[in-house]
Amino acid sequence: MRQPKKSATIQDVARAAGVSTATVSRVLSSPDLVSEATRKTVQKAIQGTGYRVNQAARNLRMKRAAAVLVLVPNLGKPFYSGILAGISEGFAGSDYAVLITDTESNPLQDSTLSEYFLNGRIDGAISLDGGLSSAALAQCVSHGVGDRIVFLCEWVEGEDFPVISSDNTEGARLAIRHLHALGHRRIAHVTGPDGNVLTTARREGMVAERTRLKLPARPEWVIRGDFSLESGHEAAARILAMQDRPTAVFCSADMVAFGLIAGLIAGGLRVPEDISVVGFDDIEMSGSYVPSLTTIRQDRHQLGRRAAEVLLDRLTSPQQLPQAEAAIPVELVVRASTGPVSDQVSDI
Amino acid sequence: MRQPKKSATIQDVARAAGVSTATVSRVLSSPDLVSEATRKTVQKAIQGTGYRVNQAARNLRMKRAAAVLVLVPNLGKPFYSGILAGISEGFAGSDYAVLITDTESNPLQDSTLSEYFLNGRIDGAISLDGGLSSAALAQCVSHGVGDRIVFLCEWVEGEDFPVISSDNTEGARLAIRHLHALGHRRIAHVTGPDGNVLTTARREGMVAERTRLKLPARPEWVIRGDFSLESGHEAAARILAMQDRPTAVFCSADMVAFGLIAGLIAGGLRVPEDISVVGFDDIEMSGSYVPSLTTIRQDRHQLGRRAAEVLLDRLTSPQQLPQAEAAIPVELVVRASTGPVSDQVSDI
DNA sequence: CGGCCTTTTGTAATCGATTACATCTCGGGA
DNA sequence: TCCCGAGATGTAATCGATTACAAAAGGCCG
Repeated sequence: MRQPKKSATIQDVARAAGVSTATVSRVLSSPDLVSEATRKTVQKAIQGTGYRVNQAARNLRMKRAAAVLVLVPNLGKPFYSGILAGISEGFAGSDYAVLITDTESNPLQDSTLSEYFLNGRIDGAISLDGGLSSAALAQCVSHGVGDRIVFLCEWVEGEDFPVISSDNTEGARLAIRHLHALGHRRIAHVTGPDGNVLTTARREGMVAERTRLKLPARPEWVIRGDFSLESGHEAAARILAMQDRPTAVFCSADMVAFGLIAGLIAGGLRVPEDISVVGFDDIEMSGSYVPSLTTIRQDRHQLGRRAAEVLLDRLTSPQQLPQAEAAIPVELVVRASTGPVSDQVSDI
Repeated sequence: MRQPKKSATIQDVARAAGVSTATVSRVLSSPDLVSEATRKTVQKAIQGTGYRVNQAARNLRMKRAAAVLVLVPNLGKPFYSGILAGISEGFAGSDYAVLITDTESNPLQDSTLSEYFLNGRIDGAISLDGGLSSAALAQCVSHGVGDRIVFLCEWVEGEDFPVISSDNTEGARLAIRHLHALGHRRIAHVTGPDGNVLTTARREGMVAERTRLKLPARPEWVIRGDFSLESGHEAAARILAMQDRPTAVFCSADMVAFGLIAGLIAGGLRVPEDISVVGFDDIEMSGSYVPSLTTIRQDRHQLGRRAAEVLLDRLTSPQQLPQAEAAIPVELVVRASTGPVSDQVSDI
């Protein structure tokens, strides 16, 4: 117990149990091939020697890495926490290790992702980053690992990898419908950054529902944001400066809503009395913000889990049918940042 | 290019270059042992065959994992993002892969950490979690991997692993000194959770400076928090209920400060006119919060980098002296949430 | 009782690198 | 001229598992 004895190998176990290494290996991976009696003996020997399987040896022989890589655009965004939790839960039963890399602080070169595959460091990847270059993806495909990549939340337009994502369009619709039900007709929208697939999806849902409900639209009510707190704050300044203010704002992310609310309050408006705000995501903070935020909940845990499952499927049964992935449902969470349109404002 | 050809091995390269595998291996790992001429030839052959070293084989032979594990208490806390970025930057030059696991969503069993080591999945670990069980650590030590664990930000009381952390005590002092300079004498403190090492360190600095400056102390001005937004919000309620309010509050974390400010504003107080608030951490959001937050900046990037370097050192030169780690300096960042004590309040 | 099938186990090749040791070459000093 | 050492390269063992194949043991049937 004192000195760190060299860790036991399968040979040691075999010797201790008086069987061959093959038998030990079988006890480990396909116990039903071994008779009850020997299995017991071997298991005892494993206990006795404190044997632990050496992953490197196993990986070499089995030509796998027993690891997957998760590409996260920015680990600091609280939005990703639940997702990552879901992912690791999804892989919990398996023997895959989960590598996480932040693509913002650690930008992937075009070849990096395929290097990971080629060096045998990973068997598959989940990308939360829709900004991967097509070149990088093409390289993976050409090396035959294209079917071990799945996208989560975001995706790359024009590529057809499996995508697990929320029903973004429906989420936007729910938000507008909720505001409409509260009597709002003049609704502004703080979007995501140009070119982002989520920006598009949410914008589409927003426009579709607005049209359906015959709500007025004005160019100035579309404010470009970038999912950040700052952009919400800037949006507040824009809105405060309008003579003809909207009575409600739909933000494409909760962080944006926080910045917006803080800015509006600093500008002398009350939320929701003077102006209602809806977010998107339902991150942890949203429930405890003041005022607590009405928002569209994405089931982040479920998203992560599902992505893990899909990748796991593809890793275990290679020639899978490209199953059509249904969008994960979203849900409207009504809290304190939205309220009925106030009389004086709606009468303007 | 069409069918994914089996990836080339070192054998293929050797054949293509007309040398032995030993020579190829040498070109890869110790190029100076090989003559200029052959080196060129081999490099050409590597290019030609598209050879990639197989990590599993290398790991098996070299008895290493080429990976480290980072234990994060809660990946969702924005505080950790910069730290993780620093860590991965610190490992960027090396060939170590960085595994990240969330100890909250994925609780480590007592044996899990040592399992990682014993299975040869990791060569070292960085723990941001001061809540690791002594049992888990003892197991690692008894298996001889105790010297490949470093703590970052938090640590476990009574264990002596290397610790990289900010100068928490000094940070607290700076905060109090700043408030004192603005004329505040009645200063409350929202602490972290009981038993947390950071709670203690910051509390100590706070008390030390308060004593030095001969500021009054009251039991009710110490409010127990837990580094969360909610706890800040609860603290606001407590403060609002006091007849004898402090004029400033020092929060042990920025998130707490956000919750506190929101609560105070909702309760009708103005920040900083009626009450000043100082945070701790300087997370991204702090600069853009409204009001922007005066806080103690921890150099998160530097913290991560340093931890990576220390671990890397220990991994490369096994018998290192246990170098005394200096605390990483902190810095007071003055923004809009603190201001001079107002006349009417200070005159009460 | 011999042949055949099933169940259980063992033998040894294999995965793809690294590296200790052996070998060879060549130049310089005695 | 011969020997020695330095430098360059090759040979083959090794890391620790998995698994194809072979072999042995036992059961069953005609």
